[in-house]
Amino acid sequence: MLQLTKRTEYGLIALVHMVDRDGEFVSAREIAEVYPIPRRLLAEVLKDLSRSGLIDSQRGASGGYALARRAEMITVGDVVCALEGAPTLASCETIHPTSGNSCDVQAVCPIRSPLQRIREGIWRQMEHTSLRALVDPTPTMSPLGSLFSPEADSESADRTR
Amino acid sequence: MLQLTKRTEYGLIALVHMVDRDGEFVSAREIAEVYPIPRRLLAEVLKDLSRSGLIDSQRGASGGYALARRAEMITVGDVVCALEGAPTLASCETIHPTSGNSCDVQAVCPIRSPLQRIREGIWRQMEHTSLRALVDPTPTMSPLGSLFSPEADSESADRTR
DNA sequence: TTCAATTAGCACTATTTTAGTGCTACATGC
DNA sequence: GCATGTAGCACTAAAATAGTGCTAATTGAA
Repeated sequence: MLQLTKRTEYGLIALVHMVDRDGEFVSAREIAEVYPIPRRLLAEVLKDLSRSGLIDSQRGASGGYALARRAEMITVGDVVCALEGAPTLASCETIHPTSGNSCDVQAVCPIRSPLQRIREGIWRQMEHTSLRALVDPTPTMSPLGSLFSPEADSESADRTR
Repeated sequence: MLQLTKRTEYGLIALVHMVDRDGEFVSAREIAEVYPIPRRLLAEVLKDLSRSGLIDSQRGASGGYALARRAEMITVGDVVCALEGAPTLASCETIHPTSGNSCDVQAVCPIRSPLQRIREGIWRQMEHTSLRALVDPTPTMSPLGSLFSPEADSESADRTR
């Protein structure tokens, strides 16, 4: 549905929390107590983030997780990559390393390159949004304003419910 | 997974096909014969596009579908809206008109506004990519180049498979 | 040295979303 | 009349996502 998964949301929330607790190791339990996130699931997410090298982990009592690098150096793109894989906009963009490209429509697919351009833009935005920006949402970043066209918005509202 | 649905892909492909057959009514069967798309499913998608006013339909023999307005006036954003609803990046952005906001984490959610900004950017791109751009992918639009960082790309490749 | 707190790993169930199909009714041109 | 279409509704199947259970290994501290 062109939406981040809960896992990614939980991951971002946890990371932002870690930014606040600068340097200290915080446990999954602590985070799950502050935010309404299932503890076990959060643990799973943090494990993945740790495996991806975004955070360091420490076992045992008073263990937990902490950012592996500065908040400026971790982007939303990194987190999405770690938790859901590199974003592909359409299936014809998915590359299967072993068997070539998977696009059924490949030979005749007329929509590839412009869609790739959109995806690249999405990706660029996520790469340019750091944890720091999530913590300090300065309006200087990019004053976009609302971009939903009234027509499209009301139209889609019916289908979303 | 931050990806367009098949329905949307099929819809875009069909619409691009209609652009080529400028003005004429083309049947779902014809499109499903050119591209490897299940005919019945495509029919369902075209029906939705018709209901959203993006295309006109004509019943009966030699009936079919045609663009309701010029290719420049239909955007990828329109199509996504019609087929999957307005894109929300995280669940805390989903607005429930009757019961207020649905975000479980609402009161404490620390990642809302920057994520909204990303979504707005995504949205803007989709609104700025018209069917015409899909048909004639002019490189003048935005020469972005590859934005995947090598690290993130290889990292995520494992999880994707 | 025991114990409580914590991450690591694996496997599993449940839920939701997406993909795709079946059937019937209605419309239209030949 | 009939072949070729769309319209509508309901349904099944598959895949992705969300969430849980259990056990092992690690660590700090009582």
